[in-house]
Amino acid sequence: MRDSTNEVLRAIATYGPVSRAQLARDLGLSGPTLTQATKYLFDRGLVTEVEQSPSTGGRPATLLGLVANAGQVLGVKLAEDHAVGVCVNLQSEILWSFEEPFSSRGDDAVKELTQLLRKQTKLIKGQLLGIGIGIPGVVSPLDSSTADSAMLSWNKINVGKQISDALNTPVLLENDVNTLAITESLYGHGRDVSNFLTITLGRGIGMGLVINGELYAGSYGAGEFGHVNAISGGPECECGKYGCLEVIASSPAIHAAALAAGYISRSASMTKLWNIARKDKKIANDLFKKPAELLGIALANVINVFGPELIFISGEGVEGWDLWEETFKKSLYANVVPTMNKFDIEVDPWDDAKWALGATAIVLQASLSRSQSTNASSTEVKNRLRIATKSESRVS
Amino acid sequence: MRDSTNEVLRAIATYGPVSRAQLARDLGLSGPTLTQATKYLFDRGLVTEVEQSPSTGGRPATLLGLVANAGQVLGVKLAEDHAVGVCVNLQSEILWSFEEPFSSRGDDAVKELTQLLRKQTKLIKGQLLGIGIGIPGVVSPLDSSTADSAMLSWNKINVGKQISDALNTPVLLENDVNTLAITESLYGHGRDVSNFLTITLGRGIGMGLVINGELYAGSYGAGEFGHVNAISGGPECECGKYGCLEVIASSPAIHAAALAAGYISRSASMTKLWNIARKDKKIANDLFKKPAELLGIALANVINVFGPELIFISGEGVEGWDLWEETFKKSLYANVVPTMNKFDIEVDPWDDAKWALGATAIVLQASLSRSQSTNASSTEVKNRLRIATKSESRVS
DNA sequence: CTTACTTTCTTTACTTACTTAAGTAAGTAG
DNA sequence: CTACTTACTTAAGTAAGTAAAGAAAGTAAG
Repeated sequence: MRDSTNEVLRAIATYGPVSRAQLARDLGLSGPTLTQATKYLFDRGLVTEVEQSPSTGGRPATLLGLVANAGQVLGVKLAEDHAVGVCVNLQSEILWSFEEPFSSRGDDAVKELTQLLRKQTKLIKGQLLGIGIGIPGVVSPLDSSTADSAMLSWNKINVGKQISDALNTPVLLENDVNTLAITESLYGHGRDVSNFLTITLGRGIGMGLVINGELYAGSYGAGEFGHVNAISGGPECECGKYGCLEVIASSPAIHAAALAAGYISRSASMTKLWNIARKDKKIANDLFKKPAELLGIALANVINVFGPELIFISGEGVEGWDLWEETFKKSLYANVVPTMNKFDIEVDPWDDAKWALGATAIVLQASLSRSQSTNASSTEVKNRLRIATKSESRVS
Repeated sequence: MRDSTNEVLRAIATYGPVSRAQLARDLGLSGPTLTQATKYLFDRGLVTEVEQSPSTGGRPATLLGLVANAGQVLGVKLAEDHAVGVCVNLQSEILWSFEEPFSSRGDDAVKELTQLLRKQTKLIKGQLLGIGIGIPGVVSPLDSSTADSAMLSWNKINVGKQISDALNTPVLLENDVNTLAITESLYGHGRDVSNFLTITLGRGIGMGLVINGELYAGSYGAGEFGHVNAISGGPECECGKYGCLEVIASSPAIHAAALAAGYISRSASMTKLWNIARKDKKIANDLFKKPAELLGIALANVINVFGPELIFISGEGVEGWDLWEETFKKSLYANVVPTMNKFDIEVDPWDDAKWALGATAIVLQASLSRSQSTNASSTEVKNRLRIATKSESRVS
């Protein structure tokens, strides 16, 4: 197979039905190369001729599209007490979704998770390309198999390899905010943007960076936006430092502030909190002005250094975004240097299943990525995609 | 020529005399490829066999080195009232240096600069690969020819093309802090590091980012570290915003604070200020504690997001670094998330000629870089290096 | 001082992944 | 019906790598 074949597959996957001629122009390849590459993909059953596009004065183009069911991917998003997951096809269409109780703090959490996943894999008809797991914590960049997560009470747990061995399937782990960034760069507006960043609001405050079209992982991790200093000498954070953004602007922090002020009871949900604040301007001001201001400053500082084209804002917390927006934007634009304020902002509504969808994107990314990873699991994903429907092609 | 030839040239240039076998191992290429690549470079007169290394049990290696004088590069660093420059050979050895008065505010500043450079180019024997100009301001990422600089009172001045046309030589412009980052990544400790950042202290506070071994330019610029918000509601900055780091921690800001406190007279130099502060602990505390603290926090925040391996600190202001260090480090490490505090810090002493040397590095970088630039001038630099001694090689 | 071994570099013959050139296929425009 | 576009295919060539084999130049052991 040629180098370009993967690029072609990637382009077809992300840009929907396209003609060979269009791909040749976009990817800077010659016609014959595309004939070859698509023939390969066609033979493997990964690609079909979808339709004819109307002529523009010459021979009409034959549009190529992905064979949606040539492979399936499972994606799971882990939380403290449950796991949400989806099964998608190559076009990232959700075939089904599931939610199961899962106790991350138990001694045999990994076993429990393995059982849970085994049940799902049995439902899959056809080729399972791999399982992606989104984790609210840090995944070791060395083996992308072990994870640390305060939220799950995990300390160097080797989830990836254990599950992979038990189920005989590639398993890819990634920080859940990063999975979101990958989703945007594959299927969202981040497709045509080389440098952008994603922030998530919720229990924590996270950031995923995409640089030159690829997820940036840093040398010792990256995107610890929640632990950027927001008020010097501020209150202590879970991480051991003081005055972190998360201590002021995360959902729990705002909840605690509302409780202290007597606006809500201890058991009140964030949704309830938002609704109370929406009805009373003073309460809204009291609870959201400072966080929004500090978030704006902190993000502006990252923009000043990083110069992105696009900012995605997401996470469970964006459901209450209307309470942030005005103050946030004022504070943001007041603190970005004038030459750099050309970026766009996009606020994504968010639900649990979408987090899981993000987890599938890691696997799809691995199979479509141009860079050959050092990681064994992601190489295996690639191989599975290539030989996915080999048996069928033997006929031709 | 093969793709690898440039990589080989780059490796020889940065890692000094090396054997073919060593290069093959380091670059992941086969022996034959190296024989081919070096033959090409040898024929063009760019590379020579420097010496034999002692045997390690087998055939001793023939070490290859750059032919230092196969090309020369001029580098200039512009300031408000003068220009400092050097001429270097391919090994970045300074052949001579110069300093000339130059008024950046004049109407025909570009003409004056052209004249000044013409004089220098006439002194060059052999092939001039190009001229690098380091500018205290923003260089347009689109054409890398026009520059904005508050310090030089330049507003969209098309310096690059004008000088290039007049002298018939490639001219490359770059922000002066970025030139420093390139120097470190080519010849400094940044050679073996993929992600690092450079900050400079002085009239302004700048930052250059190297990501995956290449200078990161952002989509709309990058590294505006001096205009990161350091105190919300702080004093107004030249840039129009309030509370920028530069307003508190730049040399002029500290000078102004010292003047206001009556420690120095208006005409006192920074060197004098440092000396006064070194003698009196209270004065030192008064002038440097807050800036050092805020610099530490601001840098920590960048580190939290970016996760670099290495930090370079440089600029005119580092001569007084002893007054910053203690408070700075305390503040820095208190605000970096624990998982990321593995980075090294390196403080570089600095002089005017070194800025100019940085400017030559842009040109050398362009000729050695793996990525083919969209920029006409840097492509021209590459071509010049390749045909530099073609006439000589015609003999063989 | 021969023989065996190691390491470096070169040569030859191949493979891979593209290209250009020339043609075929299938439409529109006059 | 003919000329012109645009899309795709086939065939042949080229560039840049590899692997295998061997020559060159040393060390080490008998």
